[in-house]
Amino acid sequence: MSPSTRDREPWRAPRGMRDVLPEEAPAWDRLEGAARRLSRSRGFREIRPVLLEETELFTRSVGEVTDIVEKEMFTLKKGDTSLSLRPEGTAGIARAYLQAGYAKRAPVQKLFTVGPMFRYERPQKGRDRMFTQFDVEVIGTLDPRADVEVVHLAACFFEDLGIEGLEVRLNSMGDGADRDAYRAALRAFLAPKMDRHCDLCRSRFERNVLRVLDCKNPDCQALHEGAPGILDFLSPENRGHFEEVGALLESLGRSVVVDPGIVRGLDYYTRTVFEVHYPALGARSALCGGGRYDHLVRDLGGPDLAAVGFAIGFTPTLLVLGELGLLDDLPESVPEAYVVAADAAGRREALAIAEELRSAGIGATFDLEERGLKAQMKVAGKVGHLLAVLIGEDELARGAVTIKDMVRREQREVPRGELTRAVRAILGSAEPG
RNA sequence: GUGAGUGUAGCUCAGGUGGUUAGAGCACCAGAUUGUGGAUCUGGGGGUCGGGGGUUCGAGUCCCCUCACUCACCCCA
Repeated sequence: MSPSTRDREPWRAPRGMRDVLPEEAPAWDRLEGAARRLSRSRGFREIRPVLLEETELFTRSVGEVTDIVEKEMFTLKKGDTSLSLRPEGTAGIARAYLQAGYAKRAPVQKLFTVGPMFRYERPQKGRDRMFTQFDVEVIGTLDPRADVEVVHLAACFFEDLGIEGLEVRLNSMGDGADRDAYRAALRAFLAPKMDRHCDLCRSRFERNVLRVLDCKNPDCQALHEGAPGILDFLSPENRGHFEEVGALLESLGRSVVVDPGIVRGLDYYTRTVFEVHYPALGARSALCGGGRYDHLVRDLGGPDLAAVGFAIGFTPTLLVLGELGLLDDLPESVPEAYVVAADAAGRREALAIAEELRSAGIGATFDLEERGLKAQMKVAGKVGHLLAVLIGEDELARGAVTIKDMVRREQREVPRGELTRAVRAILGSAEPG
């Protein structure tokens, strides 16, 4: 027998997952609104891929030896099928793109999506197991202007939210031969001195050589002196592409910092990689990461189409906005009118009055607890309704309603037939334009 | 996965060396003002002191276990 409900501890959301409560919804609205508005105004189309994919889609695209695939996916098994909640957005979008046939009928697509991703990992500051991302992808072109569209959009998103002093860091990982050549060169450079590096470096040396250079340990840093730089290995073509992206961004007034240290962790990245930082945050200042994945579509069984994109996590973004005080004064949306019932007779009529206002396109609600007149007025004022419509025996007897302007604290009685007109008059004067 | 910290009312927190019915502020409800809001005053409701076990005459307080949260590492989509 399972324990009764009384015996267990209160239900709570699964570890690392949090509810967005009504009080927090305005902030989320703001982020989602900015993401959609800025994307659409640039010709990006919204796509909403399924949240579950066949597990193998992620192992193929992200790389089988990464932690992501090895232990950080929420996987559901049922019969012969193994499905996983998406740990990132790109693979699903590329899959949907192929499935929809865009590769043949309209290969160049500018796409975006906003939605939840899932990662089974130890929760930490700014890192939840269910988190929301704003994902942007341009699939089907290697045009440097596509890179610029993507990078610039990421930066504009943060600026639209009011974050200033951003730093766009740019790098190229090359592609194919030059990428391989660089890895080999770096490996050759580091190999003789690996015994003097820290454990972390040795681990990275095996896993992902490029990340060895990320080590913060001063001793290791010293050993990195003279290490080969990726930019010196780029083919003329890739070098030209990288420089063109930078030049075009500068031409838009978007200054960039070339940072050879930027190494995205996933296997599928090629050529352009970038991060948008808010340096004031210090060690963990990256708000956005992205880059090219020019062979992902091919690896998923489609044609060899180039693509570039980014992901912005809402959690770190909200953290920054909160610290900057940019989330204060974000009011919840409330209906304009609050219908206040003075007595039992008024309570019956409140419903009809609210509905009449709603029919006229005016938001209206009322108390559901048979609370006193004073308590209802208090709610109306506190919640932020612009006006109260008071109804009770007196008004009913006279075929009238009392309308109170909550902002000006003035009220007057009008014939019931004048209700919407009088309400509109108050709303019109309260919100000029 | 590793390490550390914290768990007392819806929220933020008090509760020296264990000692009777566990407190405050905010929030909430009601009244003062028998039909009217953000102030004030008065009163009120609300707590498995994370959970379990142990020590003790007695545990919010000490010990063990466990769970949750937080922070860092790892990893980074």
